Amino acid sequence: MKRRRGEIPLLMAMAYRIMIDDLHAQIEAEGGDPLRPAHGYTFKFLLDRDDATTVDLADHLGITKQAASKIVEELEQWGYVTRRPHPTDRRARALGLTPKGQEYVERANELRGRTEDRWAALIGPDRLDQIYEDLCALVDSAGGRTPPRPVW
Amino acid sequence: MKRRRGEIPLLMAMAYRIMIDDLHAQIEAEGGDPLRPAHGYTFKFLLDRDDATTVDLADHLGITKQAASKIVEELEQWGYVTRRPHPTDRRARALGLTPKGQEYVERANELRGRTEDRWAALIGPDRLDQIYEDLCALVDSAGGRTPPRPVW
DNA sequence: ACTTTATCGTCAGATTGATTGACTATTTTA
DNA sequence: TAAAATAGTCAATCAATCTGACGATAAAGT
Repeated sequence: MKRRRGEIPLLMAMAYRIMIDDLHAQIEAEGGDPLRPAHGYTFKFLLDRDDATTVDLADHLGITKQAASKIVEELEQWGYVTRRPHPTDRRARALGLTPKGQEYVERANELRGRTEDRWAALIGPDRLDQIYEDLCALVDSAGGRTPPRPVW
Repeated sequence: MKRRRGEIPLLMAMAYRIMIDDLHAQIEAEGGDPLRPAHGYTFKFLLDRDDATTVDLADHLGITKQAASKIVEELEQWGYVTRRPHPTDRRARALGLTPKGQEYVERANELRGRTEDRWAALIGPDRLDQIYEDLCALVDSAGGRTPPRPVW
């Protein structure tokens, strides 16, 4: 099975799709709110930063503050995030994850683990270790910073 | 550098983004029409099939015929595809790639090749061969069919 | 201090890519 | 040959974004 030059990016796209479809299938299977891609990245962001504002989130996600505001509004209504007065800036609102939001993050980690396990079962854990290294090399070469919101 | 369970899907998403950003950068750098993701998959589809209709394309892309129709309209205006009377069905229009469309496909192949080369330079061609195999294994496990339009 | 400028968040409107629904002209099926 | 299905279009709608404008507060300049 010889590879032709230029096939990797396409395979990557396919593999990516397979994995996120797998994740989506799992999420849908257990019901819950119709959380969308950006929401996951929002959670991840709020885990790291404390007293982050909507504008911080917008910058991080690479979207406008209006779009970020809408996302936050939804997530607040569904009980995943809170908006409380900002401790030092009376214009701003400090965002935070509710327990429900934190549970979701853990749950998502578990689901990602399962998706990964399926691939590991296919090619073996050693190969997956290698791929991990190689993917890290690629990501590092891009300055470590990858824009969030891979659009899924 | 030990990997934690569940990191692979995220890394995959990042790697995917890095590659398509790289491709986008190349495409933008040389100007041309603002071709969007679905367009590439349209070309790929039209290369394989002859006398394909708009509905065929819609089925392939997994979108409505109206959406497909709009895409085709654009591509026709920009001179990438043609719509001619269908040889056997007078309701339908047979789609085809113009020379310009074929050139684009070749150009895109070259750009994908360059993106791939960059990764190869980073981890070595042998590792890339392995990754190729492993990605193929993943794709095959999904029935070989991966939905087009990875949403980029 | 006080004025100017920048920033946080919201409101309103426009844009884009897609959707559903309805309709005509054909083709296929029964 | 009548009934059902299909190719393509038009129109309206939706969802997720964007741009632009605004009041309130904060930070910077003089």
